[in-house]
Amino acid sequence: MKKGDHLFLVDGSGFIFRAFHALPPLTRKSDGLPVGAVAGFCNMLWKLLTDARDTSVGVTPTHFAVVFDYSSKTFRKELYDAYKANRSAPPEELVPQFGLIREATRAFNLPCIEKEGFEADDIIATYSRQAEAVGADVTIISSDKDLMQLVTPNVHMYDSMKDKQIGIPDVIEKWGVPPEKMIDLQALTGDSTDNVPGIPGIGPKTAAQLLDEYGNLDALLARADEIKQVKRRENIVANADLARLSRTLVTLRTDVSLDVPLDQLVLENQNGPLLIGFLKTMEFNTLTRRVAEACGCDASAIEPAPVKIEWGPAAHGPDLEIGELQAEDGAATVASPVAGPAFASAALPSGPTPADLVKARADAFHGKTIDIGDYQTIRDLPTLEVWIAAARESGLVAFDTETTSLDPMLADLVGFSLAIADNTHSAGTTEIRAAYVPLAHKTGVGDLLGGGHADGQIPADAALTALKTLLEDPSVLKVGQNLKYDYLLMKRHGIVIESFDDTMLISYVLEAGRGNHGMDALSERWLGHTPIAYKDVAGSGKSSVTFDLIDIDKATAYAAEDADVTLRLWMVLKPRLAADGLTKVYERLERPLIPVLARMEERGITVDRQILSRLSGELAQKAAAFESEIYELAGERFNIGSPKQLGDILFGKMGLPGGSKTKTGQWSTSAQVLEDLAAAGVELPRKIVDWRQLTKLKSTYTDALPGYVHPQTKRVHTCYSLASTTTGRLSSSEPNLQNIPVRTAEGRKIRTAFISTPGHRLVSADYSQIELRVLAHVADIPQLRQAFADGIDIHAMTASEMFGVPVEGMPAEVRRRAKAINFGIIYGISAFGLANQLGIERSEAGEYIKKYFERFPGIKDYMESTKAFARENGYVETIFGRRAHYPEIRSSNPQVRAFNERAAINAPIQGSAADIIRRAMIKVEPALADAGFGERVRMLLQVHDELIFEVEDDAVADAMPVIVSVMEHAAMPAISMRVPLKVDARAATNWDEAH
DNA sequence: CCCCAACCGTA
DNA sequence: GTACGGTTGGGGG
Repeated sequence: MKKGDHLFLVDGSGFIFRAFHALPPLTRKSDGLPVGAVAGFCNMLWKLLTDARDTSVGVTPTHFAVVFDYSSKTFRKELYDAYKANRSAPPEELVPQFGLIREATRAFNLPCIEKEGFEADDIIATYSRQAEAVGADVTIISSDKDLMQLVTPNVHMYDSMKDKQIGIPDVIEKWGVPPEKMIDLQALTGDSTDNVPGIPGIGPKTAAQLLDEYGNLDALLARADEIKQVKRRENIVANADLARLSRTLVTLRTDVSLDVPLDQLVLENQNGPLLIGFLKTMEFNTLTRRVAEACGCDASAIEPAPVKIEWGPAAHGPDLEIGELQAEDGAATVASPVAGPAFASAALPSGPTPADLVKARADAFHGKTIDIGDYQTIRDLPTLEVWIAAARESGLVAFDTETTSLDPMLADLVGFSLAIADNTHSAGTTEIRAAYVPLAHKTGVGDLLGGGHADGQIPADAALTALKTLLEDPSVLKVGQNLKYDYLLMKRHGIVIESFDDTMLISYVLEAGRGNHGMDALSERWLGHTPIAYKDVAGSGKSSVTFDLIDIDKATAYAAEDADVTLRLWMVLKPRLAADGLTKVYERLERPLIPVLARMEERGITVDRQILSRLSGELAQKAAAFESEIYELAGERFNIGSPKQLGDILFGKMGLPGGSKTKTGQWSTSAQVLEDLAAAGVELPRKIVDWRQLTKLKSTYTDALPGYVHPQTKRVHTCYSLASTTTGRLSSSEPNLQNIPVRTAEGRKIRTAFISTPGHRLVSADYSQIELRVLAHVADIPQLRQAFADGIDIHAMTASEMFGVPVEGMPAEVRRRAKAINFGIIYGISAFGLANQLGIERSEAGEYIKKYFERFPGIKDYMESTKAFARENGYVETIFGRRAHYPEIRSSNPQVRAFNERAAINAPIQGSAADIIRRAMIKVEPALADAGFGERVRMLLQVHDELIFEVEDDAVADAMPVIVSVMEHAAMPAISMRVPLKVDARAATNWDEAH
């Protein structure tokens, strides 16, 4: 072990105790063996191992050990016979679990440590001090106050149940003394649970105050006669020896002779088959499934490991030395009460690799016929309950809703479908059955009395009550396709889906940039199957009907097939995450965002229709004025909004010099072309540009937005798409609230219509220059890093470096050019593009770029290495490992290739920034809840580098620092950025002023 | 009725 | 030079 390493020490006995008491008792299904504590222990360990690598603890362990008490016979008992004498014997049902928990530890491939005569705490203390001595960091997984004496700047404790780290300040806050005085404090207070006597009448508060005053226990005892309070003085004088004895008892030994040296505690990789074998034996189906998914194993191909259970009073069993477990020859036999060959031996069972599972699943599902005639229609509650029970037993179910609208805020539930895998064959063959549950179908439309409730449907409230038990059961994985839709819809019915996967998001993580991730496309790609087209059941265009008017038999085929296909896609796609090393991206950047975005969409934002209506009127008047002037100048009336007609007027009739052609050969009438003509002194083009701006604002915003106000909530609910960009950004639609005008004064007026509810403010918090900061980080550019560290004007710095102009008194034009170059770099610069942007010659732009690369050679290196990586792999990666694919990067067409190269250069920058704000969004709600804000602060919108919240007036001042802090540290602890992130936040009653 | 091109709003 | 979505006009089926 060396400096920089990180040792995790789990207080195994503490874990057992907490697992046993925190959870309802659980017995093994097949033989009634109590395994509740084993289950709790395994779940806690699994959570710790997966979380520890990222957010919860904030550090990645290099070394790891689970430490147990050996028995109750310790040196302390020798010292003081009454030590822990009042401890009652462990509960009967816990006894057989002690051995199992040690087996569990080994199944997790973790060192399992104990030592005769010592408590776990002494071993932990010894390892801690040894690790500290070589400069390593230590995290002790426990919240036991007995261990707090070990806390130093390098040694932390971590309460995994409360997800809370305990450092020196936390000890002081809790006990009133720093960690090094904890021993004296415990000596004074004693400990009733361990029967440590202490001094009667002295509790933690008094003890802390005394230690503060006298410094330490010895000084206190020596000067006890100075204590003013009579009773207290007498107690202390009379019991000084007891206090000294107590001190010995609570002082942890740091000199335990360790059987397993520190260096052997290296954290090994998870051995999937080993762990799964054990978990299957324990019949922990949910955890088995999770582990199998995480490590890409096919659980059905792994046999339960033989584990001998010993009933009876033996709490510990024969001596077990960890050294034997780690014997290199793998031949060590361990006579543990529960040892089975698969666990006692260092020869680990071999199982299918993630790649094997990927292939097996692809073979099993691609091209397999899907019989849509086999689907069942569930028309009564008992049948539904049977299906739900089967789904819960299986632990895996695909779920899909059918509704009357694509907008989840307006949709009415019409029915839902379920698909279950009957995975009975250990060979891995899987039978899938699916069913549709109609709830609100109506009788035929042709019917004169049409529109009535159709017969043979379960009452919706009864069906939803049954469904709720399934969807909210965390031990059943719900699989959906575009699950955010169903999540939001079910949330509107009071059901909060717990434990879920989304095949659309899995596909997006695997192959962003390679086609879309809709179900039909995925089905074609992975299953070789064309699902029934929606328009084939609902019709299209004017003759289309809503789903409630579709015949139930036809609806069953369509809806059940969707669930069926979704489950098949999950089978095929999910193992690919592990095989491609993308599980973390999916689990940390994608899946958690589903509930976050669903809540944001459900909340919506208030838009003042009066303001918009007034603006519409103003825009109409101004546009009309321009129209008459335009007709006057053109000499005729025409459709100004038609680029074709406008081109004919300008370049045909008026004979103006055409600037450029579009790719279809038409004259371009772009704003750029019109501006150029205006600059040359022609009057008409300027008016066209102004007219276009006004009509754009009117048609896209002031006229359209009121139509999105929800009839019930009176708010506007945008829809965020998680899977529609190549880079990892979100997109927003219906309405798009990510392109509300801001650049012109006229446009900004539209933002004043986005308002907070009375008694609240809108708080806008936006990242400053996040993409340039990401660039400075990934390309590691010293000048950029320095400039950001110093908080100086980044564009002025660039200009100064390039042109040798001092920042003081720099002409605006010089800075403007540098700014354009900085943006150009992010976009994968070309001389052509930069020349266009700045209105300069290509050759001059080329000179700028050359100069820039001379000053910042690291940027050139970054661009070249990114292009090379993309050419080699067909994708690029963000700093968090998200992939963006560019399948055309090797195109023989130079234009196509160059375009893909620029996009590939841009993607890690734009995508890393997108990942950072995603992390902020996932973290900010829990952080605000922890800070006690609850629903007083509600996140409403995301605009790529900006988050908008609605905050109760009284909470604004206190909530803003929390928001800013979460955003600025959002990359941590996964990535420690080489540049600081900066967030600006403002509060106002409308979006314009808050921004 | 559907789709595409052109244009333009945002980061 | 990157990434999106919405509106309009206009052509083709």
